[in-house]
Amino acid sequence: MASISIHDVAVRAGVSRATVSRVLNGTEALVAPKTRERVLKVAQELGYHPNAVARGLAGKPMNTIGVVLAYILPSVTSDPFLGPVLDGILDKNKRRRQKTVIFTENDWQEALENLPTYCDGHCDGLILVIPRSDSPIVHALQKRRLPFVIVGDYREDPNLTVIDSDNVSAAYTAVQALAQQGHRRIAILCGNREFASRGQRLEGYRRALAEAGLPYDESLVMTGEYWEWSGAENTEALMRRPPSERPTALFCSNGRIAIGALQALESLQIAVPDEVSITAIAETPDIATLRQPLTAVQMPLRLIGECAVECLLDQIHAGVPAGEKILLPGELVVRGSVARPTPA
Amino acid sequence: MASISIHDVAVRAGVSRATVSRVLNGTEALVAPKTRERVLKVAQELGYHPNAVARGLAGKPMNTIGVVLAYILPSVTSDPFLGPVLDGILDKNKRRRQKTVIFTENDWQEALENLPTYCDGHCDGLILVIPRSDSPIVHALQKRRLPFVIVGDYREDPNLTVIDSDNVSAAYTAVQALAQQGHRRIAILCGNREFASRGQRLEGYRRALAEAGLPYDESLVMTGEYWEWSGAENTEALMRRPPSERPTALFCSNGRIAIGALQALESLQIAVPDEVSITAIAETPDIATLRQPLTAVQMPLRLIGECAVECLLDQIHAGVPAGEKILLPGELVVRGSVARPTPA
DNA sequence: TATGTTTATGAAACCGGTTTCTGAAACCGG
DNA sequence: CCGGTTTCAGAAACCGGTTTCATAAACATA
Repeated sequence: MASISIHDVAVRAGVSRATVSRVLNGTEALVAPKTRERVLKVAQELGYHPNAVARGLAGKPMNTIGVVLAYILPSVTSDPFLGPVLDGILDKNKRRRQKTVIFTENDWQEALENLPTYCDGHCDGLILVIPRSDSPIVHALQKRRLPFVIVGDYREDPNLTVIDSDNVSAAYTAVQALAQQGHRRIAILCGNREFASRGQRLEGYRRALAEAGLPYDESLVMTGEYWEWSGAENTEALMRRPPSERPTALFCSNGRIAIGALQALESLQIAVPDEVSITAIAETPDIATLRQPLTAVQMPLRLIGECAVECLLDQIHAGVPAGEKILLPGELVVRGSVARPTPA
Repeated sequence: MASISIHDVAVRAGVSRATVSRVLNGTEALVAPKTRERVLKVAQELGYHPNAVARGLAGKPMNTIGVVLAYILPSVTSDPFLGPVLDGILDKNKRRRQKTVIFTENDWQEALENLPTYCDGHCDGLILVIPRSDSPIVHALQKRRLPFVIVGDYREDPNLTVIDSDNVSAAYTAVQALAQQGHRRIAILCGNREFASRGQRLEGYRRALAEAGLPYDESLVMTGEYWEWSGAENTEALMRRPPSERPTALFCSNGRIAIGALQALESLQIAVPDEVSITAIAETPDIATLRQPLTAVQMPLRLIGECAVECLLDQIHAGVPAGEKILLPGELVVRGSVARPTPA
């Protein structure tokens, strides 16, 4: 069954294509009521539905939001960051009746090469999910007329719309929770240096220390990766130190590191929170189901996706200029992995 | 920067649009080599990239695969079925250099209403992810010329391409693992009646019993839902029975039910596998990280997504007719939740 | 009634490609 | 040197819409 075009409707209603188009686009003033009625009736009868691609070609919005994901992960959906963000995007698009087109690339270099494809008219705007800072894709996109927003860190350019989680305040809150209980030797387990989030979380850590009047001790800053093994490794290294050099509390800069840290402490038979207190930044809520309850700052990743869609639609339809910066704060969820330090 | 069209290239190269089109589509025979060179050079210089939407309108493939998801879940990505399937689709599309457009709907009724949108030329074919059997959407789609495949159960119609996990054989394998250890009273914890998978898993259960020469005892068939609470509830109900009516082994028809069952057994202080053996069908690999190791049949959900894309591309480009049925078998992973029953 | 102004609608151009049709030039053999 | 093929490339139609422009009809005003 070939689908019916605007031409079929026009013929059947005895009017021109232009008139049908006018009626269906609600340019009411220009069409006589009775013509209008007739066209609508015929369109209804024929089950006419305008072709979005043709419409797009003629300059109308496609009602489609593009998402660029560059990853080599075997799984997008179970990635603790991408998964929830994508969820937020899908859900918001569903509510706003937008289609979601996903451009999957192996890396941002490839994304840059495929940039013309994104501007092909497929979508009305783009969400770049954590583009690497060293990829020229952002600046290449700025030269085009396609609206876009960035999820992740890109704060330097005032003309970019950026949505990110507020890593500084999240780290601050998590460390503050430890300091307020009287901990004076608080270690931080950082992630990979190549992510901007590492620096931000470290900054929040320093701020909380400073505010609590605690010294910044480089020996308590452990760098590794955002994975369980790294958390475990660094925790062991810390705990094998002589008592005076050992921290009484750990701040884990993501959920995976925290899980690794807990495992290490368990195998070292160090009790949480009696002997060591722990807080963390948690991306996904699955932290809540751990055997050892973990006090953590829960990051609103879904919300990031939702905000990205909203901001983008504002740019597309309301003509809001790019440049907005949204940092979403996390929320401290107290679950009992923090106690006062044992007097030495 | 307005993007350059085929017209710009044509003018600059001193040829007609038709010629440019021919050169870029590799219809080589019809273009003189030197013209060809010149056009290619100009296209290169201008950074020309054909507009996919215009191309689509003119009848060329869009290189885009559509995915219809109807759900009311708060999260697609963390759904134990949708998540991995979507992963497989995204990954395969990445490899095949296809875009992925996702149509999100609240339910299949809504999907039916939006069906014309799917046929809008946005995509070359459609993957319906577990459409409900009672929605007319499948038959409505058959009347269109848009190729599509179904993920999930729809075996009745020989003209449909269907990709699903082989629930019957998976259940069979999981129950067989129990029967082979000598269990004679094996309970099944089923999911929701509205899913076809329930019936299939029940059938596999019956086959395994029959093959082992065990009677089918309705009192050992527990129906509930595919959620932890249901698994816990049914397990408790079973274990509170007098010893002679109690099963010595449980077959949990999905991962969530299994988790619930394990929790219930733990709180009842019933040891696994010493007092009760358990096997399950597991959608996601996270079963592997449970405190209590669980012998389970792991279902290849990612693969389902990948197969769906392959089948669809076969239909679109190779003209393979619809009708293929692919049932992907699971794989038994032995982790130690099965032991011989204790002699009564 | 003649003139000016709306109002309603169609014709045609356009968006950016593809493809069919057509004809000119080059090439072939006799 | 001529008629018949081939090769190459442009003109034009088409895909399915939107939008500008032009015009006929209806209406208002003098």
